[in-house]
Amino acid sequence: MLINSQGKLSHVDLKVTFPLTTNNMRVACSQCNLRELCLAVGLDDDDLHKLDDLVTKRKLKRGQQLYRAGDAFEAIYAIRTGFFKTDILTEEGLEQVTGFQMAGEIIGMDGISNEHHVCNATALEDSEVCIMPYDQLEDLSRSIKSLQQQFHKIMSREIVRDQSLMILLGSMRAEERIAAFLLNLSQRMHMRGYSASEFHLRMTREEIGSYLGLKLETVSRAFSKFHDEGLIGVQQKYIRILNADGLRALLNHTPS
Amino acid sequence: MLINSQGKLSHVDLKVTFPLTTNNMRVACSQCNLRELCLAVGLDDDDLHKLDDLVTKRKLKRGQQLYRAGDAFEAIYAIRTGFFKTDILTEEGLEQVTGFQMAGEIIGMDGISNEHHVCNATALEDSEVCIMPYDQLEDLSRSIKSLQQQFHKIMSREIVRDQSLMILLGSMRAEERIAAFLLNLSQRMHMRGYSASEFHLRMTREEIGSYLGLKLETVSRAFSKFHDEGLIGVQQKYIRILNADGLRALLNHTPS
DNA sequence: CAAAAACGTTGATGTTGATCAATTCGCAGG
DNA sequence: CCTGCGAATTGATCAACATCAACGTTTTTG
Repeated sequence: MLINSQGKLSHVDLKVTFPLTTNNMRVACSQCNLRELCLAVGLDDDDLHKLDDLVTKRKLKRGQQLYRAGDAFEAIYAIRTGFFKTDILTEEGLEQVTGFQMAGEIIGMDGISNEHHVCNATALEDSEVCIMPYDQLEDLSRSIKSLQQQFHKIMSREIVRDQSLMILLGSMRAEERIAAFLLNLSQRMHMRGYSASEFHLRMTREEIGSYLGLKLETVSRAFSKFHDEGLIGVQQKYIRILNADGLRALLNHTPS
Repeated sequence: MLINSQGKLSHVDLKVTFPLTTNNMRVACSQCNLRELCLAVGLDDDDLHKLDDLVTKRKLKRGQQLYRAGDAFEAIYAIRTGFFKTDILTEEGLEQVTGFQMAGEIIGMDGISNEHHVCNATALEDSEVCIMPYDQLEDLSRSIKSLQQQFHKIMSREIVRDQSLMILLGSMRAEERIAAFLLNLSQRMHMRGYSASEFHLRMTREEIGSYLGLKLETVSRAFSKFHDEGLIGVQQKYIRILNADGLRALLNHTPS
């Protein structure tokens, strides 16, 4: 029951140790310390247990896809551990990354409108997700007002997030985009109890570039420049933020 | 009751005549011939009347704002007639247009996540909207499953729309963006029973540029070029699509 | 462990679209 | 009707980023 039909539950050591009580295969929203980020915000114990009943989970190894563009839409997913990217294949066959998602974030809502997913979701490290079958979630959210409200907020947050990215893509220059990207990652790491000032990038320069509308060389050059200016430390995928205010200053500074 | 407190209901002749039974101030979803685009999709008569009960309407003259960034979020809006833009003021004080909306489209959902709007919505011509108070809509959608489903689909559609724009901004070149923009407008006009091949732009070159991440001069040059190539006719804001396939060819052609 | 593949950095050059600037067009108000 | 102002067009120049290319480093795989 707990194992999704697509899930090959190979037992892997998760590379990222996450402060989560992983009591062996069984996951309850009521026990999850991500619940303040997730759909469970504001539910009382009774309602939490109803939510528990419809959630199962699935592990993915690095590189595995959670869903693909064109797949029938069946569920939305809450990331428990790990790191994902979502991307779309454009007409011309180029992939464009539309987002990077981490623990506590919900993905898959793009599929609601057509009953099919429009993007791919790929694990960038060994990961684990909660599967929330959509029709059951809809039913439950008709009977639990605070679940309904939280679900709507999460969808709206996705709309607002996408709009921020539109602004970034439409009006920022390369270095501003990259500074914004690093600060955003830093802040999201911090919210999850990790260091805001040092972390490992899970994605390649090319994926960052695709996300930010830049070429990988431009990303690499910006990293090197920030490094030379003492704003960040860069060793491959290991990043240290040395001067967050300096990065922020790049954003406000309107040189055009 | 029908008149929103902010609405100064000056009686204006709507410039756009729309095939709608405007029986004087009172609007029923059950009578509206936009209902197939709107929230009312799939509701039976009984449910339609419940929706009618919570909807009021408001007229706006060209240039008036429906809501502003920072306003408390109270309702979402269905456009009955007219044309809107939504935009955000960036940190540096530049406006960036995030969308153009026409009859049958729903706006304001950005406000759900924080209980405040994050963008401005401005009428680009004399317009009329249906006001749907959000808390009442939430309540009603808990009791009407098909209303709930339709609402979720509309939010999801907004997410998908934003992602298409991200792809446009992240991976297309100037002329591709403008071709895509014209084809998109054309198709939406067509869906609403207008000509797909000729229409008036309601926005300036600068607003188009802002939306597409380009400068107004670039927009103007692309229009002129398309004109010279016989793809479109341009006389100020009056546009004719002369060779839609030619425009589409610009999109698939991957010169990079 | 060795070889290959993927990833990343850096330099030289080219193209796209931004910027600066001049002019025209169209419309609203005195 | 003229005036003034916002909008649009067009040209000349420039800067930012892409492209092409070479090389170094890390990771994967047989």
